[in-house]
Amino acid sequence: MTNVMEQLSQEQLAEVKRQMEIYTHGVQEIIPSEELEVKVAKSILENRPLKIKLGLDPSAPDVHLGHTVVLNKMRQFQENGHIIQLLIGDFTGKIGDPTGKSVARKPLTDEEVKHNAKTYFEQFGKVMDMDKVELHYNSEWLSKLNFEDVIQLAGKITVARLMERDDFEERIALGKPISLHEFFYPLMQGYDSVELECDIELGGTDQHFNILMGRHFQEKFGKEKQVAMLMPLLEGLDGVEKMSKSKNNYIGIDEAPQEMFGKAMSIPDELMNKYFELITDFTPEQKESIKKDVESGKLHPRDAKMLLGKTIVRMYHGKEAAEKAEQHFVSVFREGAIPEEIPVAEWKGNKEVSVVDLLVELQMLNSKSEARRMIENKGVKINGEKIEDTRAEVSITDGLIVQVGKRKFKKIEI
RNA sequence: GGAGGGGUAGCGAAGUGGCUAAACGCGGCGGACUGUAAAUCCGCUCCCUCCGGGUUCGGCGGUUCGAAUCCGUCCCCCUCCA
Repeated sequence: MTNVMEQLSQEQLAEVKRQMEIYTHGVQEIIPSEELEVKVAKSILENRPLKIKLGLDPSAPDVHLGHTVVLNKMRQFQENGHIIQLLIGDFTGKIGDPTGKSVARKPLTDEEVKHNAKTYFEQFGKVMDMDKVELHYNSEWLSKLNFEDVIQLAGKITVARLMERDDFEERIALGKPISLHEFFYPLMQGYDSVELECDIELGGTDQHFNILMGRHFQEKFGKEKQVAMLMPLLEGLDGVEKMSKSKNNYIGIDEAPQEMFGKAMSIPDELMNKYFELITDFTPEQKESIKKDVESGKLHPRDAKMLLGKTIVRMYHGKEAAEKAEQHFVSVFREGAIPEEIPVAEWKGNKEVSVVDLLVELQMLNSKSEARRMIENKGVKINGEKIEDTRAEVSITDGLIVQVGKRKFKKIEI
């Protein structure tokens, strides 16, 4: 690559610079950092869009704000005319979990894979233009490899190299098991890049090793090497672990406005800046000024967080829903009011029931013991009145409002 | 092929004959307070119940007045050596 940059006109150079500024913003790591610019420059010079790969797990789609960190970056490329390659790892999904934790992952049926892919599509549509996206399934090529092919593929990488992966290294040190098939996971992901001939692969920093495998194998197969772009991982609501569905610390991209807002309010204060930084659509300047105002005491942390919640809801549900969600939050949680919209439950049982039975019957709690406990903990209200006695009875009337804790409400309809 | 370690509540982890429905930590839930579903503090966290019961410690069987704890057997997981 004898200096590509030299072949560019002034305007083209400016364009490279403009794109680079966008792409590099908010990225944790670009490997190797200087190659990205070359790729961008080439694409401009040759008027050829770059191919940007994003690998997806075909199991339960759980698109949440953590994913949007990467998705937003993808969109930026898309907006500049580059091609997004979404890769559904349907074949990989059948092989097993790379974390070594779950033993045998149930193979997904073709229908499940299709359905999940569709869900991804719908949800990603909130962030990017799905009409311009290329969709691939890695079973297209991986299922065609025979054993000989696989062995040859394995011959292109050393064990020492594989052992470099943090996860493997750690498990060896702890005397924990590593199944042989887990070694093939990075091989497969790397081979995907060979097939896709992608220029860039995006992912979270946890994908560091796997994405670099793509570079490795592309080179071995005589292809141009991809650039790895690693995005920071977003901690979940607990503020500690990476946001994920299994940890139940996530805000889903298609959750209800009220739910989104409330969850946003529950993140630790310390995490606010990171959320603003990674998942809102504010400009860098706006982000900076919010941060400063909170630090200087000009902006109350609570209000900053409210703004965050509102922004998140606005991005996925629109302005109106954002306003409503905020109002709901203020009235219900700050002022302790009963919300305007309450799920309605039809009641066809006895008119005179014990509160305990009522709670279980309405499926607000799972067992009678739990219901009793809840009453003892003073967490149950009926029509706003606290229930004190575990043996209390109520007469059911139309419109009766049952409340468990601060957040669970049900309105009875006869 | 050989030697050894282990399977306890959502998770992690104590407990090696009765005082153990089972310490402790995490998570979850409730309450108080507040600046919010932040932080902090307190309480709850197998099921049924008015007292009081009923089922739990990988599965099954046994010993015992009494077992998570002892015995037999089966299943599963892991480590090391070869």
